[in-house]
Amino acid sequence: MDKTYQPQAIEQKWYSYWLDNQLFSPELSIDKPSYCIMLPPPNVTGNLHIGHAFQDTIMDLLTRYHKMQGHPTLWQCGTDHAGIATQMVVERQLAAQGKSRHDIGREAFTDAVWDWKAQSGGNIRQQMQRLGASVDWENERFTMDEGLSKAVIDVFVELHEEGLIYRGQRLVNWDPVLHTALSDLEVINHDEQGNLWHIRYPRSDGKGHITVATTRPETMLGDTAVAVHPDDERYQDLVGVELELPLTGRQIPVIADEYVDPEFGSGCVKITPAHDFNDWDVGQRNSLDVINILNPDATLNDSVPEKYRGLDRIEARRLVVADLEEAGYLEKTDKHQMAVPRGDRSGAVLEPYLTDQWFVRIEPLAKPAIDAVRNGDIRLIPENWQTTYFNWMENIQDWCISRQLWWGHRIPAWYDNEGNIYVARSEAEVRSKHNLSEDLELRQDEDVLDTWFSSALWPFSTLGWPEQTERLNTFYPTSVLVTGFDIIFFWVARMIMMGLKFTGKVPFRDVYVHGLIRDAQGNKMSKSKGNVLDPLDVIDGIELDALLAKRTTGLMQPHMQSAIEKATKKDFPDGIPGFGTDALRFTFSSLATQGRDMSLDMARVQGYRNFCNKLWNAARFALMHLDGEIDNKPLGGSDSAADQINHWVRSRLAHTVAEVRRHFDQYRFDLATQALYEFTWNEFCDWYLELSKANLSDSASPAVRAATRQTLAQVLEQLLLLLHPVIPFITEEIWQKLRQPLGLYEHSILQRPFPQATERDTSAERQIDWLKQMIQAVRATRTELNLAPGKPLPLKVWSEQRDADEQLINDYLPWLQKLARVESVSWLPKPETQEQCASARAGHMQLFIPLAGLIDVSAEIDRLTKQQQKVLQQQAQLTGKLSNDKFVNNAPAAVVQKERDRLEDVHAELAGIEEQLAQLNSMRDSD
RNA sequence: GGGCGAUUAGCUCAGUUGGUUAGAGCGCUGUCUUGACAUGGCAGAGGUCACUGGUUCAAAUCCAGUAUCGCCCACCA
Repeated sequence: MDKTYQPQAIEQKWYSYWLDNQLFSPELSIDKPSYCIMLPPPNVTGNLHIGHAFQDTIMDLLTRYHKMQGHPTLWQCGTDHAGIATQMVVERQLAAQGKSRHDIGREAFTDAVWDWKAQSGGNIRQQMQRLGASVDWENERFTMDEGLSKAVIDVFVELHEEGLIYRGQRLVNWDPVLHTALSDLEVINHDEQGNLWHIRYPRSDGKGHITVATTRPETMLGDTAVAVHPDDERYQDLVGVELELPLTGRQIPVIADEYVDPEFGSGCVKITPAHDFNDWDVGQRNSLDVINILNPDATLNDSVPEKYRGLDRIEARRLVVADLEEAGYLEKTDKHQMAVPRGDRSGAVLEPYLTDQWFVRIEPLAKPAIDAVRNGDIRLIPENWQTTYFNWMENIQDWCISRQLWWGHRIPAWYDNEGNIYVARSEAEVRSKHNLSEDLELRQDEDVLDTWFSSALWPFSTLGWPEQTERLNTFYPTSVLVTGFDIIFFWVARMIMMGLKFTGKVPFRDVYVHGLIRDAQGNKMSKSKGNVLDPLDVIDGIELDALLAKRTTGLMQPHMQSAIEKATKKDFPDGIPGFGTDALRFTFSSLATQGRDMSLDMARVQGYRNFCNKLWNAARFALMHLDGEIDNKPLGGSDSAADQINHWVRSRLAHTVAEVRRHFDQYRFDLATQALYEFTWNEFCDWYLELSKANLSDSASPAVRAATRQTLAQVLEQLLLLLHPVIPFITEEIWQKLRQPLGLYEHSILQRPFPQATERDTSAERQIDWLKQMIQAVRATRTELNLAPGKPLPLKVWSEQRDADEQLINDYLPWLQKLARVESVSWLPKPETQEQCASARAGHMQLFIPLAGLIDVSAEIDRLTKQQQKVLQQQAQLTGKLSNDKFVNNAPAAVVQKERDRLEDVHAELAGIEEQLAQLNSMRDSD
């Protein structure tokens, strides 16, 4: 083995090894509860970003953990056709050739998208493989696959038959750039600075005017009323009066409607039913005319006076305002901050727009979905997401599912020339179902379905539904969904609704909701900020120049370039070294706390790379001593000190196993990795390997050597198994080298059973704790007094529990000599102060280190005085507590006893310090 | 306007139903190249747990309020 851990040298080969041995294919035949995770399907043409890498790490960890427990385990992967996003990418490519999708037509365009998918669709797959993702590639799915498309059509038709899908003319959020409707969720509201224009509408009877205010004055061209509150005394006699709508010559009525807030503005509201959601409702209630003034690209149409026709609404706005002002209708203009709705993909300002669309009647589906979470069939982790979930589900609006795009599942609806609508699985089915003659002309709906419609079926459509396949029966309902909070409504809620509706079961038991990965300073990563980190760059490393180029090419705001370069040079003056997949995965796992965003700091990744190196070298040490086969028979227990050391490490391992399992089961990956880190480094490496060196040497007895080699090999293997879900590559690499000494028959660590917690050995733990305390006390004193680390020290000891301590000292003397450089131990009959000694406390013992000629009396006095202050403080605290009757009477007996014991120790320690100080002081005075 | 979350060491974060002296990593200080590992060992320093009040024998932890920051939802034209 190399002296240092080199991730590049080991990672790639094991992934192909796992694939070659089909270790990721689920074994359906095992008769045990199944475990299944659905990969949230990434955009087929996309790339893996750091958020995916995090998510994939968590899913892979869970998958390996459960696979090692012998359950039939499936991590189902696949990609999403991502309607709008993908269509935009291909349209941009066409635009670069000076063409639009309309130039080449629908069929050629979708062909072009399929081509693009074929070209780029493997990106994600390759990147996931670099991460070590143990997904079942043989059953990869795509939302536009034949099977999944069939599921989509079936669901659409069934929902339509039940009246849960309907077509209707409604106001929708219209994207004038993409020329499509969007669902409410795809609207991003941003506060932007705008104006509030106050406009006078004259009364037709010439008796003055009333004033309305608007942030979108061009919509006045579509006004069909002005509303006041029915109880507003100021306007009682105004209701029913006709107004003259400026610039148009139209007459519109004043109506009364509860919607108006009399407190706001003038208390009069212009009503434009075709271009405002609230006004639409008012219009419906009052049977108002609906005048649509916009074309699909948000230019004004022929319903407006000629001079405004064909203008974009923003230009029209300027002209309308100018005209109003010129004609004296504009009362005033105020600055006004308002929420502007924009499309989440195009960024275009959206317009409420009247169109025919398909909707899902959502309330009947939402009810069971709410119940499933309320009654615990589905757990949200962390739990507080429930509030958000309920809040949204209880106020849910019908879902607009039609999109005026070309890329997606085409809506299975056909129209005849009479305007009749037929819904069925195919045109043929339409004809037979409705007895339509062959020569009746039918044309299919041009629209496609919202991408999220097919995503909602993902948990069962990927498993073969509507067929009752073995995979479906084995793995549905799935076990856990790992997802970001940003798609709880887009995706999670809809999967629950659809899953319950079509399978009668929840789609998953647990939903693990994680936060966002941010940069080291806690900023959101984004291309425009130039702080994006590519997971592969963290794994493989990247030169500064390459990183700079990556971050500054194709910027939407080129002026940011120099700032981005500066920040990048500051954060990564030498680029990124390349820490390997395992280090990155360990980092992700350690960051996975409950439900908050995480900052990814390279220093942390480096720290875990160092951890891997530590493990690597521990293994190197172990393997040096593990030539040949290990005796795997259980060895008879022995109380010898050498054996206690072995018992101790097994006991600590048992504790770690229990912790890791508990934390994995509770999705506390941060705590699990912490427990692993601590055991590996602070117990196994720092203590066990050091303590066992003597037992492995030639001078140790054959029995001790055998027991120690066995323990070393077995504990290391168990540790590797525990670590494997987090850091699969290095653990496989090392494990393969342990196969022979341990005589294991499995081909891969992934086939080994995940460790089970065994019983602790409290007696061994107590003894080794004692030993550690003793060694640490000597070492600390040595450092504080500036004594050479290698200088052997004779030790004088007094103890309150001499019998026990003397026994232990005798037993562990060889280790005290080696690890604390204790030369010899002699016992003091009384706790008397020793001349020319430094003293220290360990357990019940008072240690004296003779320093003839070496002692710096003042330094030792300073040290002891400092120590004394600390202990005095503790004493005061404890005494106060224990003299408080309320504490003694009310606190549990165990707590009180604990405090009493501590006080006793403190007293003893204090006495020792005081005597020693007195001695030292007299020495100094006599100097 | 409603909801959620955060505030703990220089930095990034743990702290489970209240109960030893509030922990970790990184960084920092001192020291050591000892045959697993300098991507390391050993030993340290460093905290008014945002603030105010309350409950309790006991509060980082529970309750109320305040402040700052962040996110989500709904928005009055």
